Order: sequence, then C-alpha cells, then structure tokens
Amino acid sequence: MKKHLEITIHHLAKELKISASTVSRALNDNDRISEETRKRVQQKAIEMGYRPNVLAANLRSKRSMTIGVVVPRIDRYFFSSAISGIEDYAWTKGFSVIISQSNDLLIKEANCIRTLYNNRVDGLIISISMQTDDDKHLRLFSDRNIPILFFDRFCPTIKSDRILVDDFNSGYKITTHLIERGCKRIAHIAGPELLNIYKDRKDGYLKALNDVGIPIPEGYLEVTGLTKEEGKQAFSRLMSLPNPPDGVFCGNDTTALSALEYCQKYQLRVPEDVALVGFSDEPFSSAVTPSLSTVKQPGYEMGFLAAQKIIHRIENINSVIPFEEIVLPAQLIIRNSSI
Amino acid sequence: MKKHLEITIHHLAKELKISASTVSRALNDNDRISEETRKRVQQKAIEMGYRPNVLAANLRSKRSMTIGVVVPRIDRYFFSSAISGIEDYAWTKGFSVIISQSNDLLIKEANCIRTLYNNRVDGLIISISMQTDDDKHLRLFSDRNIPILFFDRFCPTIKSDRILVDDFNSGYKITTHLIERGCKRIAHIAGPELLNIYKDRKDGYLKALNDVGIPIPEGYLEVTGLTKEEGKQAFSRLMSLPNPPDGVFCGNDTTALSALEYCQKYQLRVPEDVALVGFSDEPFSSAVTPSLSTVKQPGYEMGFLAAQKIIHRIENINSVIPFEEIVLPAQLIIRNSSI
DNA sequence: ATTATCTTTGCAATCGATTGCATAAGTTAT
DNA sequence: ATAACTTATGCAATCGATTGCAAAGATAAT
Repeated sequence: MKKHLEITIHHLAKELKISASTVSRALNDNDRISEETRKRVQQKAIEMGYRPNVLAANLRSKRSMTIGVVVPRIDRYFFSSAISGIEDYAWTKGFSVIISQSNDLLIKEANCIRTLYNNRVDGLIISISMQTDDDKHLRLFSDRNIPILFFDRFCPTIKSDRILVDDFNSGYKITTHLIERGCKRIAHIAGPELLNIYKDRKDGYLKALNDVGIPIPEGYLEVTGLTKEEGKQAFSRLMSLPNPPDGVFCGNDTTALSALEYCQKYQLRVPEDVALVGFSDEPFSSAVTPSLSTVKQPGYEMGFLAAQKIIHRIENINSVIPFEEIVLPAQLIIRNSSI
Repeated sequence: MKKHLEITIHHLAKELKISASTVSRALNDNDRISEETRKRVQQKAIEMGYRPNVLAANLRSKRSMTIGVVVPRIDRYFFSSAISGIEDYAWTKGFSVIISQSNDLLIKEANCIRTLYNNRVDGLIISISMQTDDDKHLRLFSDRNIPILFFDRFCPTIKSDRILVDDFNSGYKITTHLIERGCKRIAHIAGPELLNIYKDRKDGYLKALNDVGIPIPEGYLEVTGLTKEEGKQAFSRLMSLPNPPDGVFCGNDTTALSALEYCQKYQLRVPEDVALVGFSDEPFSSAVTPSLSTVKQPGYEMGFLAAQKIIHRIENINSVIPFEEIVLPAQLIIRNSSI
C-alpha cells in the first residue's frame, strides 16, 4: 500500500538530468527556460504523477494562496450563499478558502483570526460577530498590512475594504412601503446597535416616519437579539400595548416568522390586522403563508465580489489601492404579508 | 507600517541565548526540556508576539492539520449545517477546514480533490456529486492511504468510512405513513439512481407498498434531477394521469414545495386531495402552509461525527482501524401536508 | 579574433520549523 | 575517583519548493 513515494522536483530533475531549479522554473512557465525544456519537464511531470507540494512553495514564497473567511454562522443562508460566491471566484484564481465560524462570540472570533493568521492566509474576509466591540484581534492583520475585507457587518475602526448592503435605504423603503399601504402605527423590532446593519435599518425606519411627520409611540421600538424566541417576546409585547401597531418592520426574517406564528396563534389577520415585513429573504420567506415581504440581500454576489476585491488586492499587495466601501442596493420584495 | 518583522523561533533563541531546537521543543511542551526553560521560552514567545508559522511546521512534519471538505453546494441547508458541525469539532482539535463545492459536476469535483491533495490536507470529507460514476479522482487519496470519509452520498467502490442516513427505512416509513393515513394511490418522485440516497429512498418506497400488496400503477414512479423546475413538471405529469395519486412521496423538500405550489395553483387541497411528504426538513418546510411532512436528517450531527471519525483516523494513521459504515436514523416529521 | 550581448541553465542559500543523534552537565553507584 | 546513567541542550540535516546571482554556451557586433 505504501507504493506511493511522493515525486518531488528533485526526482524530476534527476530523471531529466537537469537541475531542480530548472524544473521549478519550467513548471511555472518561466521565460528563462526554453520552450523545449519546459515541454519536456511538464511532460515528465505528468508521466511521473508529480504533485506540487503547496506547503513548500508557500513557505518559500510567503504566499499561501489561501483566503480565510470568518462568519457568525455557516448554516445561515445569507452566509452560506456568500461563502458559495467567495469559493466560486477564489477557485477560478487558484485560491483555497478556509472557513471558520465565530458563533457570534467575540472570543471565538479572535481565536479563529489567530488560527487563520498562523496559517498565513493571504487575506481575510469577515463579517463580524454581534459582540465585536473591539478591534484588537483584527489588528493582527491590519497592522501587518494583510488585506482584510468586511462584508455586511464591519468594524468601523479598522481601515479596509467593505462590501455592504444599503441597510439604511432598505429600512427607509420598508417603512415607506408600510406607510403607503395605509399603516398608521408602525413599530420596529431592531437588532443590537453595535452592528452597523441594525443601526442603519433602524435609522432608515426613523427617518421614513420622521419625513412624513408620524410620531413613534412609546414602546414601538424594540431592541433584541433577533432570535426566534426574542422575536416572539418582542412581538408579543408590541401587540399587548394599549394601542398596538398595525404594521411591524422586523429586523430579520426569523423574527418576522415568529410574529407570523404569533398572529396565527392569536387569530390576528396578516396583513389586515397587522402588516409584517422582514429582512434577508430567507429560503422560507417566500414559502410561508402569507408569504413574507422582505428585503433580498445579494449574498452570493457579495461573496463573489468580496473575493474579487480581496484577491485583486492580494495580487497587488505592493501598490497603494485606496480602500473602497461598496454599498450594494438591496431589493424590497413585497409579498402577501404587507400587500 | 512595515514595523512588523515576523518573529521566528530563531529570534527567540537568540534573545534567550539558547538553540532553536530547544525553543521548538519548549513551545511544544516536550519533556526533554526542563520545566524552567519551557516557562521562560513560552513567556518570551508571548512577550515578543511570536506566531508559529504553520506552513513551516507542516512542511517538516508532513501534516497540515487541515481537512478538506467537498460538497455539491455550500448554500444548501443540509450541507451548510454539516459543515458547521465539521468546523465546530475540527476547531476543538486544532484542525482547519478547507471547503470547496462541486456544483454537482464530476469535473469540478475532481479538480477540487486535486487542489485539496496539493494542499496536503490530512483527510477528506466528501459528499459526492450527482454525476460521480467513477472513482479515479478519489484514488488520489485512497491509494496513498489518506483518510477519506463519505457522508450522505458515497462512492461504493472506494473502501472508507461512511456516515449515512437511513434512507431506505426513511423511504419505507414515509410510504407506510401515507398508507396508514388512508392513501390508496401513492406515487414517488425519485432522484438519480446513481446516488445511493435516492435509490434507497425509492427502494424503501417500493418495499413498503410491496409489503402490503399495493401495486404501483404505470407512471407512478418519476425519476428526475429533483430541482424545483423538474419537480413541478414531474408532479404535473402525475396529476395529469387518468387516475392521479392521492399521496406523493417527493424525493426532497424542494420538489415537495413545487408540488405544493402546483396544488395551490390548481385548487387541489393538501392533504385532502393529495397528501405530500418531502425529505430533508429544509428551513422552509415547517414554515409553509400547509406545513410539510418530511424527514429530518441530522446534518450538524453528521458533520460533527464525521469530523470526529476522520480526525481520530488521522491521529492514528499507522494503526489499522477497520472501516466503519455508520447509518444514522432519520426522524419522520408528520406535519399538516399529510396528517 | 575579440568583445559584447543574450539565452539558458545551475549553484546554493533560503523560507521556519522539526527531529535523530551527539554532547555536556549532573547524579548515583561502585 | 571512575564508570554508568540521567537529564538538558545543541548541532545539523531535512521537508520541497523558490530565487538571486553566477556561469556556460550561443550569437552578434566590432
């Protein structure tokens, strides 16, 4: 079973009676090697089943051809589709993708980043955790000038590229939509302010109401962790108010679903009694009844673009490229829960 | 900005006036180094901000502390939750996870595997593509005695560990459930026979009907790619039969959802006119109306277990551990679409 | 014929850690 | 005091590629 001795460039060199350096250059299609030798070497490499040892090459060249990705949870659709986009592009450029998840914990996030650093990834694509209120762990990369790219959720104190969704305008559009369909009392279930995305959604909501002079009653702004359970509680508090809302902008689809389930349980009609809008267009959102109005974030495209940007930066690591903040538009999808 | 010269064990050695080998051993808590020296070295390492270069260590030790994962698509919930489980366990053992997706294409799968091999991953966890009818690319690993572990979808000609879901019994249980609720004409929308999972589900279906002596009318067994579109077409063909089914076991939840949408469009009542059962318990399945009966596969747990098994094998690469086929039970979840 | 130039290849150091073997120092037994 | 072990540390080779510099050979220019 141990018949497979690994073939190295030295074996090829000996076989071809040339030096290892020539073999190395030939395999990399270096101009300095004659066309003829290159052909011979490449032919022999195939013949002998040569497989480059990426580790050795990376050690020497100080590039790993690998990008690290950190997301809160891999199994959330938005993130898995972003990873899918990252992987698809990276693959075309010969980069591998190491993933890790922070589980929305700062400590875990810091550990992931340290591990990725130790593995000498060439760049880091990250969507920070809900707890990240500190940038010390990120400095491991930024201080060493290793490219970081934030997507969706970013750390404002680190200078770097960012690919974001236009949460402010989305929040504004959602709220305006609710106003236009006739809602008079519009509440919002927000997420932790620490994260730009939730703050922006909330600000969009506030601005939209303010622009048309609708005041926000006491208790109409819930701030939660946006889990299924917290969503249910928050919605229940809203509906127990003396003057409950007739339209609720939920910070994500999960809480919107909680709200929907609450309505089913207590015989509230959606959207007649209360209109609902979520955020993210999870796979379930179009399938529920009534189907859920929401905002579709281009996860795959963001990931693809993120990979393009960071690989471009990696490949031009010595040029000064100004940092970019790309804000992608998101699409308001009006479905039956707010029609 | 270039203030960060990388600290190596040689820098530590010089600083402490000892040899690099001692530093290396001290950092790895080797017995041969005195307790006192170990402390001093570890202290200094922290003080100087030393970060081990995993690449160098791996090159020498011929282990990469990395496992490669290949799945058809990262953004499918079953796979992303499995990856989540893999990553969670691997992380506790200091392993990194490189992921790649085959997009259900054999060629892409082969390329992914080659890349993972070149990166010298210590093991491969894979769920094969729908097209994989050949094992040449997998031999790259198996011939070299590098651990492979299949989960969910496997290649029967490669000897290795497997972690599977009990698709046969699940198919059997689903069909029996439909029989018991009173369905007389039960159809099945199956996936490609090439994959064990779809063949087993179908066989369970056939066996269940056979056991109670129900014959299967002409045209009641559709074989498709199980996409949304193909599902819709297959279901439409079924319902256009002179004697359409009153119960359909759909090969996955996606096609079950297609069926549901078809029923809504053509005013068929579910489950009164036709009962539906899917497979996989996608996030949308519990949320749709009527909620979808299905089989819940333990994705996260499978991934976690897969990581445990393969890392155990990696850590005992020189012992002969017999290959294991673990078949996990899956849970039939009866919801409104077939109650 | 001689020098200059270009092309093609090889030598040897290097990346940063690991590890078998040798050695020095310390301890115990004879 | 010497042999026989232990214990702690260092030397130097090694993993498999990359790369600056030198050199050899071929060709062109003077």
